[in-house]
Amino acid sequence: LDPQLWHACAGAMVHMPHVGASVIYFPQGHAEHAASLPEFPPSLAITCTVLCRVLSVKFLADTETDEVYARICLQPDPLGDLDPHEGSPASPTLPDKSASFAKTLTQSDANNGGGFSVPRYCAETIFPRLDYSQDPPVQIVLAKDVHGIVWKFRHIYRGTPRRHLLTTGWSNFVNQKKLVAGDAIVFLRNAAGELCVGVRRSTRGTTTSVNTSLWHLTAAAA
Amino acid sequence: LDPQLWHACAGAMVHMPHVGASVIYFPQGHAEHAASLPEFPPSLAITCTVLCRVLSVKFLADTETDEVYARICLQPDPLGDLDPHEGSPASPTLPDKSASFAKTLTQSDANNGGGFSVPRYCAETIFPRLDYSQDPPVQIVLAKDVHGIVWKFRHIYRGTPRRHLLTTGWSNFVNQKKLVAGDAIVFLRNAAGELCVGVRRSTRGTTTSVNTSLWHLTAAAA
DNA sequence: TTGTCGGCCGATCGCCGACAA
DNA sequence: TTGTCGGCGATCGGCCGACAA
Repeated sequence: LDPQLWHACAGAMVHMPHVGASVIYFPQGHAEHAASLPEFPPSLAITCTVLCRVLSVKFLADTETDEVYARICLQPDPLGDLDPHEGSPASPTLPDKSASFAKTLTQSDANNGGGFSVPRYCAETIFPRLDYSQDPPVQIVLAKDVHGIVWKFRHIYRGTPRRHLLTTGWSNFVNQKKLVAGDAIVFLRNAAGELCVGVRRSTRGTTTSVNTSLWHLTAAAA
Repeated sequence: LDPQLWHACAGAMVHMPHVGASVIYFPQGHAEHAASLPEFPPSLAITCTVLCRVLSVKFLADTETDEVYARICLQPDPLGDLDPHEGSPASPTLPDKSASFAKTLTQSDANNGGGFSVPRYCAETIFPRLDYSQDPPVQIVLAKDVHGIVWKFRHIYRGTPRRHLLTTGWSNFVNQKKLVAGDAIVFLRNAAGELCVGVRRSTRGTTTSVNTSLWHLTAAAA
């Protein structure tokens, strides 16, 4: 899974620590987000904090819903120096060569049988360049989703006044991804120049189960 | 689940022993049908046979596929007298007051958009009596499936020459049950006079997993 | 008696510009 | 610039009798 696509789907508010960074683990915050209460070892008070080092970060996406999540492996490290420039959420992200655009689906976008109104900025900066000498200008755009599956859309510039639309292929995408008004769609042109597409569902999917392995933690506590 | 509907779905070749009957348990046959090899206790050679008494028989149907199966509880009983009239597969079934009819779906039956050709015998002996004074004779028939869900069909007697057909409602049933040509449908009028409907899938579903509990067996071996 | 086919009619899908926010 | 609407043509679902196996 392309980390840039992952970040675009997760949204600008989400920052991930780098491998090797020192971070603070909050059991209570963890428990509040977990679907089922993690079984903390007795030696670990839920209200305490644990200084840790990041062993690995894996960017993943749910097979069913396309929702993105990360698996972060932590190693308790009481001696770690908490460098605010390294591990804090305010750390600057890597310079991102990719361009992305997110739009919340309107009723008309999600309506079965309708098309998708492409904001001009998205069409002009993310999509492949359209041949405006045609009348009307039209092209097929291909976009890879988080699973690497390629989706095909008819992109047309028409109407009075002129606007960009996705028509053929859009309805199928909405149905397959089970999108509804309020969900967001993300278009991204990655460093390789490929067009990618992701989804960001509205709060409905707040059942984001936080699956948890406390192996390192318990090993350290033993 | 109505035992009569269960038997109609299972087919005439399937006979079940009654509670209290003496039966012979074949571990090898059991193992050959099981999805995962049962963990037999060491004291039980796979090639041996065990004389047992039937403690209980439960008639069940898969929630997803409607495929019927039974859970039979056996108690090892070395002293049991194997009465051939009681426990053998050749034992006469109880006098069955219900009338049932099974038909393998043709291509035309399963074709999306088509109806279902009802064999005359089924329409005249299983379905509610049709009012032939109408032109054409038509009625709504309701049929309960193995889960107790009621399905609604339009039953009409038309065409030249006249034949019985299910039209409206049939397509929905085929799609919901994911039926294809070669699968069979079972109509049954039970002792209470209710019309029931079941399915019997063709060999595709041979993955019928045999879930197994060896509790009684191991308890007896201990 | 009943399986398959083509005809046909109505419902839905989905592309379109008009308009207004 | 873009969200929503009504129009409308193409497609599809599904009911029908004809015909033959």
